[in-house]
Amino acid sequence: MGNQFFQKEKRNMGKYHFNEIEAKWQKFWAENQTFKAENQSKKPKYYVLDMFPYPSGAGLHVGHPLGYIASDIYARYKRHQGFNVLHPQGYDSFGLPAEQYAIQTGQHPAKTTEENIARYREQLDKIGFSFDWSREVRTSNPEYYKWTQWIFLQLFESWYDKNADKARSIEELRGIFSSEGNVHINAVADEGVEHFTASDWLGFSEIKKQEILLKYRLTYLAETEVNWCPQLGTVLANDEIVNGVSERGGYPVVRKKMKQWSMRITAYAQRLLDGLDTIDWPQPLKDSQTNWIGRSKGATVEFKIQNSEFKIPVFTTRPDTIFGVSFMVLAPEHDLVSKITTSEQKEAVENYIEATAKRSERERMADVKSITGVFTGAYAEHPFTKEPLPIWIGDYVLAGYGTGAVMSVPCGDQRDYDFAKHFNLPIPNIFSPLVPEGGINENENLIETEAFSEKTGFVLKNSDFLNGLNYSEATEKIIAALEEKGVGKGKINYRLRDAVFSRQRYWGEPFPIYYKDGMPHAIPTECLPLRLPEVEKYLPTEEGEPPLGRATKWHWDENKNEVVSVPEGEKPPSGVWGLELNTMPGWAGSSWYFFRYMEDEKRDEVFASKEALDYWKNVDLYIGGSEHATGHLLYSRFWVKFMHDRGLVPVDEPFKKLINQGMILGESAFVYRMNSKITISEIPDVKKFAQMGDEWARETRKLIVKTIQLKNDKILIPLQFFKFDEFKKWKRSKGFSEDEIKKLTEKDLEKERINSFKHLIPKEDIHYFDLNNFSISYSAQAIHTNVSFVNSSNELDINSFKNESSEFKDAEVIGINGKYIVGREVEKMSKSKYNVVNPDDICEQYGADTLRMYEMFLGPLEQAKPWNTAGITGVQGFLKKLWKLYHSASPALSEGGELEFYVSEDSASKDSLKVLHKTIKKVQEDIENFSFNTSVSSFMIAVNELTAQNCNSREVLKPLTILISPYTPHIAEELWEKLGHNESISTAPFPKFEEKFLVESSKEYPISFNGKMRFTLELPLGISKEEIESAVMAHEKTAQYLEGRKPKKVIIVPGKIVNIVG
RNA sequence: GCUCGAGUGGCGGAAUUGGUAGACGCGCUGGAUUCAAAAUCCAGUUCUUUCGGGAGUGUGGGUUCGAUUCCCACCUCGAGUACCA
Repeated sequence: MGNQFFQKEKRNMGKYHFNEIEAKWQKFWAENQTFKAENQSKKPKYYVLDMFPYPSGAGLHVGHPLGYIASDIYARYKRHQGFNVLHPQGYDSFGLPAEQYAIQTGQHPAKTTEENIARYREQLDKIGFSFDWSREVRTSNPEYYKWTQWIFLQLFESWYDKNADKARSIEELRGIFSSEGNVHINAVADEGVEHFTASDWLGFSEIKKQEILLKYRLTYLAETEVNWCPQLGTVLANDEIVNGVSERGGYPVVRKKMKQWSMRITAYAQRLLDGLDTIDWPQPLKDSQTNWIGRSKGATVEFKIQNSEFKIPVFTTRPDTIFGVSFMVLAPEHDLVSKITTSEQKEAVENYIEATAKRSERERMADVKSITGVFTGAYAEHPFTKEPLPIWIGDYVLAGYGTGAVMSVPCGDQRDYDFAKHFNLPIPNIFSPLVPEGGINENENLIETEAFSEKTGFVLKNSDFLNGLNYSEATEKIIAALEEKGVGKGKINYRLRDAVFSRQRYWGEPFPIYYKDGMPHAIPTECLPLRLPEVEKYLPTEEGEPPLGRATKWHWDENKNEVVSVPEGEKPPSGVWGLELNTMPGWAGSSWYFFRYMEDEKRDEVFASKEALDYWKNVDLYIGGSEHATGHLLYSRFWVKFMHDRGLVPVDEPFKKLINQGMILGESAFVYRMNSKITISEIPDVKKFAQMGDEWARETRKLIVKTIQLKNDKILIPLQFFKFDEFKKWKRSKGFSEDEIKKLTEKDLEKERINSFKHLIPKEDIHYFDLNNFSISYSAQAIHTNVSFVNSSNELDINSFKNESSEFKDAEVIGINGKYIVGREVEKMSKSKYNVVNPDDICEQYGADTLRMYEMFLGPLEQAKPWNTAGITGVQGFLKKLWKLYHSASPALSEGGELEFYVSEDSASKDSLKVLHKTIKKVQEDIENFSFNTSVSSFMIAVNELTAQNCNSREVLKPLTILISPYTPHIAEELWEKLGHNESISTAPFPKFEEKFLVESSKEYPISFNGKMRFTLELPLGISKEEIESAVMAHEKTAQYLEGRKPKKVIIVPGKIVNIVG
C-alpha cells in the first residue's frame, strides 16, 4: 500500500499544479511591482481602464471579472508590443448600499466599505490581473474627494460664454459686468435674468451680486422640480430612475420642488453631441447618448393672449404647419395658467390641476392613452391670421420640455389630433397629398382618421403665403417671416436637462460650501478637503434635513478658516456660518477618476500634474457595461470638456475607445414543491359543463368530495413529473418508441406521479387515488435552489440540499431511481436566485488561468451569455495538454516514467513552424479586434496539432509561451522560467508573424456543381485556369455528377473554388 | 409605439472582401486502460435516407455561377427609450 502511494506521488512531480504555480507568480508580481507604470518613459504610452467598480457586500461573481480579464489581456498584449501600459484599478466607494446598511446596523459606512474593498481585492488578486495597485484610488478617501470638491469649486467659479463656446472664470464675468453690465453678454444662464448696466452692477449690494452670479455659475443653486424618493429619503437624477421607480431598491418616485445644486450640463449639449463623432464607441451607446440629449430643430413662436399683457412662447419642430393651429395647450404646472384663467373656468381648472398633481409620474407614464384636459376660458391670437385660439391645459404637455406649452396642430400631430377629437375642437387641414405622377391631389383628405405627421409627400394648402410649398421650403420661409415680424425665431431645443447634483444622504462628498446671508460661498481651496463629519445616526433629522444636519460640528468660521461647532439653539457668532447639508451624488467622484490614476507622486499637490496629464492624455481603451450610457459616461464627458475649457486637462474627451462587455448570466436551478393538500372531486360531466357557461366554476366546487392532507407537508416532485415535455423525454430515455410516446397523455403522467407519493397518503384515503373514479387536483410550484447542490448532469445532491437549507430539512424528495433532476433556466446572476458562481471557487478548483481563458472562450465579449461551469473542463484539459507539450516522460508514462520539463534545441519541422505562424497571425488579429473567444480556439488547435506532430522544439515553444501569456499569465511565467529566463515574461517582445512559413504549394480545391460542394481535389497552386479546368473535367467524379450533361459554364477562382454549372 | 442589436446542431459558439456551413469546446454514444473509479487516450456525433443520395443557417421572396454573409418584406427574442411638441 505504502509503495503504491509513493509511486503515485512520484508520478505527479511533473504535473501541472496550477494552485502552486499561480500563488507563486502572484507573489512574484506583487513583490517585484512588475506592472508598475512609469510616468517617464521612452516607450509609447497606452492606457487601459476598467469601469470603476462599486465594492458591494456580495463580492464578485464570475460575471464581474469578464471585462477585467479582457482589458488585462489587452494590457498584457500591449506590454509585449513594447508599450508603457497604465492599467490601474480602484473603487467608487461612496454610495447608497453602504449607507442603507449603516442605517440598518448602525455601522459606519466607512467600516463596511473598507471590509468590502478588502474582500474585492482578495478576489481580484486571485485572478492574476496586471493592475498597477500603487495608483489605487477610492472616492471616499479624503485625499481623493479633496479634489472632487476642488473641481466642484472650479465649476462654481465658472460660467459658459456662448460666443467663445467655452467655460470661463467668474472673475472675468465680474469684469464684464463692471464694464458693460450684462446687456451684451451671451451666456448660458437661468431663465429671466434681469438686465443691468455697469453702473447698476457697481451699485448692487454684495448679496445682490452673488444672487446674480449664481444664475450664471456652471454649478448653481436653484429651486427645481426634482425626483424625490421618499423611501430612500433623497432626490434622484433622471438616469437613476427606471420605469418610474428608483434604480436601486425599486421605490416610487414623486415630483417635488426643492432647492438643489444643479450642473449646467445643458450648456454642453451640442458639444457632447458633436464629440461623439470623434470617439470610437459602440454605435448603440452613441445612439442612446444622442437620444438622451435629444436635439430637435425648429422655432420658437410667441402667441399673444387676447385682452392680456401676457404672451405664450412655444417651441415647435414644425413651424411650417403654423396655419394648421386651432388651439393652444399649456402644461398644468405652467406659470401662466393661474394668470389667464377666466373666472367661469377657474374652478374646473383648479380641480384639474389638483387631480393631475396627485398622479405620480409612474401613473402618468402608465396611463398615456387617456386624454384629459380643461379649457382656461382664455384665447390666444394667431400671429398671422389673428384668429382667436382657445387656450387649454392638458397633461400631455410636459412642463419640463421646451416652454411647457404647445401650439396644437391637430392635422399634423397625433396627440393634438386625439386631443381635438376628444374635446371636439376643430381640425383644419393644411395638407395636399402629392400623387406619384408628380401632381397634387386636392381632393383626397389625408387626415380623416389620424394626423398626417410625415415630412414628405405633401404640399401645404390653406396656409396663406406658404401655400404650395413643401416642408423644407415652408420651414425656411416661415422662420424668416417670424423673425421679420419679431414673433419668433429658429431654435434648437434639447431634451437634456441640467443635472441635479444634491443628494440628501450621508455617504458622499460634502459640498465645500457655507451659507452667508442665505447666499452660497465657497470655502477657500487651500482648506480642502472638507471632511465628512461624524453623525450619530445616518437618517434625516426630525425637521427633515439631510443626515449632515445631525452633525454637531458643522459650521464654517470665516476668520479662522476652519470647521467649528455651534451649540444647538445658539446663534452662531459673527463670521461663523452653517455649512451645506447635502452631499454630492455618486457620479461626482467617478467623473474624473481616470485623471487621478495618471498621477503617482504629486497627489498631495494637484489632482494630477501637468506632466502626467500631458503624457497619458486620455484613456485609450475603456471596458465596461452599457448600463452607464446616460449616467457616468455622459457626466464624465461633460466634466472633461469643462476641465478642458478651463485649461485643467489637455484633452476634451475622456475615453477614446470604449467596449461594452456583455453580461454573464446564471443558470438557475429549480426544485418543484407540491402542495400537500390534495383535492378529490367527482369526475365532471364534460358535456354538461360545456353548456353551462359562466356557472361552471361554482358547479365544480360542488363536486369536491374531500381534501386530503398528505403525511409530509414538504414534498418535492421531480422535473419529469412537473412538466409533460420532460415526462415524455424521460419515457423516451427509458426506451419507449415514438409511437408509444405519442400516445402518452397527462393522465399517464398523473398516474406515475400519484404512484411516486403513494407512501405519503393516509391509509384510509388511499381508495380516492383512482383516476378512473375521481378527479385529483393539486398545485406545484418551482422554487429556486442553490446551484451548488446540483452537479453537471442536473442531479440534486439530496443530502446537502436537506442539510444546508433549513426549510427543507424534513422534506420528502421524490426522486427517480434515487436521483432528483432539477429544472434549469437562464437568468441574471444574483444572490436571490441562488445561481451565483464565485470566481474564488473556480480558481481553487480549476485555476485562475483556466477561469480567465474559459471566460473568454464563452463567446464574444459584447454578448450576453450563460455561465455553465461544466464546460470549463475543456479549457482545463487544454492547459494540461499545453503543459505536456513542454514535458516528456522517459521511459513512457505508461511504463512508470515521470514527466519532466523537456524542450529540444533542434530546429522545428516545417509543419510546426506553419502551425506557430498561423497561430501568431490569428491571435494577433483577434486581440486587435477584441475577438478573444476565437483566439482561444486557435490556441487549442495549435496545441492539438503540435502534440500530434510531437513538436518539442524551443524554436516553436518559446514564442508560443509569449503568445499565450496575456490569456494565461501564470502558466506562461512558469514555462518561461523553465525555458531558462530570470525575468518576467510580461515584457518579452511579441512573436513576429512571418508570411513565408504559410506559403503553400498546392490547394485542396472544393469542386461544386451548381453551387453545391461535391468533392475536393488537390491541385498545385501555380497552374492556370485552363489547366485547373482540364484537371477537374478529367476527374472521374466530375463525369459522375454531370450524368452525361454538358456543363454550361465552369467558374474557376484560382486558389479558392471551382464551380461547374450545368 | 420608436431606436438599436440578435436569430446557425442537444448546448456555448466558428465561418477574411459572397467561395468546402457547423471550426473549437461542452454534452452524448461506443471502445481502450483500470479490481473499480477518477484521470487519460481513440472513434463517432446537423437532420433525413431505400445508404445512391436528399434537405439544411428564424420565415417568404430577390440579386448571383455561388448567399449564414448583399437587397426587400415578415416573424420571434433581447436591450434602450417612452406623451419631447
